[in-house]
Amino acid sequence: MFADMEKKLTEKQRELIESFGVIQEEMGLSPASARVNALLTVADSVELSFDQIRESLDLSKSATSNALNNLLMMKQIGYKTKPGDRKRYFYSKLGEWQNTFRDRIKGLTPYKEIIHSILENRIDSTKDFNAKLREFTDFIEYYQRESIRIIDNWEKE
Amino acid sequence: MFADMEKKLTEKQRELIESFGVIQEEMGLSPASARVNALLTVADSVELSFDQIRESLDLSKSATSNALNNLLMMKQIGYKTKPGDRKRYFYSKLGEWQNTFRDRIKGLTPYKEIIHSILENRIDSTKDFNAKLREFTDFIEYYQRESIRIIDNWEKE
DNA sequence: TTTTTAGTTCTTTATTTGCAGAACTAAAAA
DNA sequence: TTTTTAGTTCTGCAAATAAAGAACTAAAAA
Repeated sequence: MFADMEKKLTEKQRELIESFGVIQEEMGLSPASARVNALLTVADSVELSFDQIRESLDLSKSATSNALNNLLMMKQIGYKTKPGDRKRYFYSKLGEWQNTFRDRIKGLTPYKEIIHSILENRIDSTKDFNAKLREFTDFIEYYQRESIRIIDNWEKE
Repeated sequence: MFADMEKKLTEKQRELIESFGVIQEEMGLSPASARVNALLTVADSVELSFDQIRESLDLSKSATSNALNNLLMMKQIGYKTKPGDRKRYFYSKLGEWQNTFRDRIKGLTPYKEIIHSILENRIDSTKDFNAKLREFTDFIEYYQRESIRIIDNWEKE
C-alpha cells in the first residue's frame, strides 16, 4: 500500500542531518558528501536510491553523483542492487568503524617517519629538543600499538 | 663570532620541511602554517624570530604573521622574549603532543553525541542498524576512556 | 528500433582560501 | 621629537572548491 510512499524527512531529521553534516565537514568531507552520509544514517530507510538521496537533500545530479562516488571510494558507504531493479541502493557503512579507526591510527605512520628523519638530520647540540623528538616518535609507536590492541580487545567481547 | 650568522637551511632541511609540511597540510593546517611549524622542528636553532622565519620560508609579512598567530592559537607553538631584545622568539611545542593527542580524543565527544541523538530519533524497526549505532557510541566511549588511559600510562613511566 | 532510465561527465559560475604588498600602529631607540 | 623596529591589519588578486545545469552514455524497456 505505501510501498513507494514519499518518505519525507521530519524537521528533526533535517536538523540532525545538518548537525551531523557540519561535524563531518570538520572531519574533511565536502558539504554534499557530509550530508549524504548523514542522510544515510538518519533516514528511516537504511537503503536509499540515487534519486531519493537527490530529492531528500535537494542536490543536483552531479553533486549527488560526485558525493556518492566520493563516499564509495572512502568506503564510508556501500550499495546493493535488488533483483529486477536497475537502481543502486546506497547504505552507510557506519558498521565498519573499526576499520576506520584502525586506518586512522595506521595513518600516523608517515607522520612518525618524517619526525624520525627530522631527528636523524638534526644537529646534536640541541639535546633537549632532540630528546623530545625521540620521545615523541617512541610515543607514537606505543600509541599505535596500544590503540590497535584496545580495538582488538573490544571486538573480542 | 658567528652570533648572528645567517643560518641558511640545507637542501636536506628544505626537503624535510616540504615533506613535513605536506603531512601537516593533510592534517588541516594551511600551507604557510604547516611550513612554519615544520621549520621550527627542522631548523638548527630551536627558537627563531619573525624575520628569520619570514626569510627562511620566503613568505610575506602578512602570511608569516597569520601563520604564527594561527599556530599560537592552536597551541602548536609558543614564544619567548630575551632581555634587551624586543623580538619574539618562536619555538615548536611539539613537546606537548600529549595534550594534542588528548584534545583529539576529547574532540570525538560531539561526534559521539550526535550519533547518540540520531539513534534516539530513529524508528525502532531497523533493529540491526540501530544496534550498530548503539555499539558504535559504546565503542567511542570505550575508545576515549582507554586512549586516555594509555596516554596517562606512558607519562607515568 | 526508439525511448526511458540511471546515472556520469563537461561547462560555467559562485564562494572560499591563501597569500602578496601596502598601509598602518604602538613601543622603543635615537 | 623623530625615526626605527616589530610586527598587524587591510586591499586585492589568483587559485582551488563546490555545486548547478546541460549534454552525454550505456543498458534496459517498450
